[in-house]
Amino acid sequence: MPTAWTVLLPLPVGPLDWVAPPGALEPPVGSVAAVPWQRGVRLGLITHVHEVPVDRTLQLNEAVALAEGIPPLPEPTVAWLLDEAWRTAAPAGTLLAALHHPAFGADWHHHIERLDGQPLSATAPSGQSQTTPDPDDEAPLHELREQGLLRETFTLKRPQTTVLTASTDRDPPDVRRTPGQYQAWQALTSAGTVASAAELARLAGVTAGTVRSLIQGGYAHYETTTSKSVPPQPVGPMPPQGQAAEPPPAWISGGTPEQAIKRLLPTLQADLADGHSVLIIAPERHTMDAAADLLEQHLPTLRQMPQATPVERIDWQHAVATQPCCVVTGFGGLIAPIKQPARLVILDAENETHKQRSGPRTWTPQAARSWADAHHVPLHLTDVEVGPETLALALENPPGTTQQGVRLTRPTVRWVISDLSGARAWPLGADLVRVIRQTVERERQALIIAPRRGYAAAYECESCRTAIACPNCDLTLRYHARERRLKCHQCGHHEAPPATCPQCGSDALDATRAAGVEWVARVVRDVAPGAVTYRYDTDVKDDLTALYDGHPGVVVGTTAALRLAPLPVLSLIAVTQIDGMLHVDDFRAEMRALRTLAVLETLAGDRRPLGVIQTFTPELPLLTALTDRDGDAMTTLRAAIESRRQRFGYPPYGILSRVQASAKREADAWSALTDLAAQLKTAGANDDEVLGPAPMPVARLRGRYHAHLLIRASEAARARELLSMVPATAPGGVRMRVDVDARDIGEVLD
DNA sequence: AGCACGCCGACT
DNA sequence: GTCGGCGTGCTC
Repeated sequence: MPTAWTVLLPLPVGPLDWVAPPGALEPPVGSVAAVPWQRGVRLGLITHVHEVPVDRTLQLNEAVALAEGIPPLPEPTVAWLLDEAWRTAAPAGTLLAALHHPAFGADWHHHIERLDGQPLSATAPSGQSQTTPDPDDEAPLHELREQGLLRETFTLKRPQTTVLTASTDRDPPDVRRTPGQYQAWQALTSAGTVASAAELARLAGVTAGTVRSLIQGGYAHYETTTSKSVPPQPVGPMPPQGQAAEPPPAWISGGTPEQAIKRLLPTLQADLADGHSVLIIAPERHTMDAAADLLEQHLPTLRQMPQATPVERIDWQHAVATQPCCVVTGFGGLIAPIKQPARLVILDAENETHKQRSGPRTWTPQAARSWADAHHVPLHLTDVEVGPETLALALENPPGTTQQGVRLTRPTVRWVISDLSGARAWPLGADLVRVIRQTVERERQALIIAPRRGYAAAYECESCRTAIACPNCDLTLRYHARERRLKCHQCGHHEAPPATCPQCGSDALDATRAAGVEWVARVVRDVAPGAVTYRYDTDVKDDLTALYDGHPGVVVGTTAALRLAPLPVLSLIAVTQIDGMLHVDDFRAEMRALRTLAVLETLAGDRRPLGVIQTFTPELPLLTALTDRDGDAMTTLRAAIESRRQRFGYPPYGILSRVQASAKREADAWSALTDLAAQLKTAGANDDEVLGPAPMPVARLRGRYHAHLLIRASEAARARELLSMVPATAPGGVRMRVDVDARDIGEVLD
């Protein structure tokens, strides 16, 4: 029977079949193949090689060729990819595209040859899209391909370098008549090659014109060479063999990523000594670098350079495919062709960057769980504050492969809760002002977290209280003082602050409430005139070198400042208003706030800073628990969070997925969800499983109305079953979006 | 994702 | 009367 290749393209489609090209060797699953697609050719991943009956081949096209020079993905990795796509109710190609395999981003030489000996219009170029772009050439090519008259190959296009070199078939230039040219020629002959004419002129100490004459005279010429494949070498010493390690912890809570890696180091050393590799995934670049910098001191390590070109990333793949090492990467590392993985480590597991914002919207720790299962290796999760879901993932390891987990101890912060209700000063209350002044007087550092960017959350009329709203979204425009602009933080709309109120015509407009970074920074300068203040948020990132050199100063920022490296003499950390973090209608709000505070604590390194939290609602359980240092209020709080999740079937006790509808007309979005809810219930879903439709926190965004439906399932298969009933679109131009691992209930998808 | 097909509004 | 908007459906 003929052979078929099942190929997955990096497009929102599932795996599809093509007949193997005649005479092709049987490729391993996980190879990259070129297949005809929409009158062109595209590259995809071979997920399956199987026999097909002859009558089936009549319906199928022939695959074009294997793409050469790409290390095939291990079979468990391909199995994981398909399984994970199934779990997220997304076409497998969507997940493949989100993982950014370098083969799909690289340029290829697409060589075409006619089998009947007739001439062909040379080599059809193949650009980034993998579809041959010239439409005049393409129609006949496509027909020839269908007739089986072509032999095609795909080889990687490597960057070419042009060098200047001496022509060996010539005598040297006349030293008497053209001494400059002779001098340049000598320099070139002894150097072998130089990068450019200008380089040679500099090297030989002659003018550019002299070198030009040398080239025109035929004494030197340019040579174009294709750069060779140079896989990077792992950095770091190889551990001695025979290292025995006790079972490592499945989760590590309470420290920085580096501290977690130090805890795992004996295990990793034993893994590599046994000839295995370890995959380590970090959510952000600086975490990746910090982890790799540490690992390199102890073990052979290869890190994925985020700015690497596709060809460099393919060379990197060759390196990780052939030698045992610690592989430090991002999300895309889940399809790195790793040699014999021993375990998978997710750093900073609770970091929100682990949630993919596009494509199948995977949550990396969850995807990592199924990756570890597919590869039969344990999964390790680390974070400064491991939460219930992360913990549950860690505890699913096969018995005996890991210990439960460890909590690292760190210097405790004495949090002071400062009640702002009834306070006269704002946005900084008397308590915070006092400690800021003390910090400045003692020449220490302070970090103050404001709840938002800009100067204020609203710019409003003082007589009729109307705030200027975004024309595209149901949001007030934020006032940015530095730029003197009103900005929408969702759609990017911005405008000049109006002189008069559009509602009542009054000219008394101002930013009077809901302070942001700029406002807080201004007040800090007012109350502590001697302080050197810095701003750190998405809009402005001041140079903090002086602070890292140990000089005093006050940093005012948003949560963007949580990404900073620890500050050397940080003695005050403060949150100007925590209420926004806690009053969010989200069952994860408390754990998220606890983590934010824990990250703040780590910014002081080994120091034990003073912590101040301002609030209008000091009676909130989380705040009272923070100050109850000797009692067990925090334990009680965590137990309450846990039991509430259990009672409502929220993660990790169930799966909470989100279906979002968006449309130009609000009623269309809602009726799509009402129809879906009815359809789900007809199909047997009960009231516990279908929650909603419900309004989104912000109904209108970028001119479209949004609403959502939550689907609560007890297990992955049930979630998948219900989500498979969600259509991609609904009447009225409604776009439907599914988020299986919804992490933020209020988040707007696309 | 791309591409074709198909159905309704403003124009050379 | 056509050009072109985008909503809908398909790709082995």
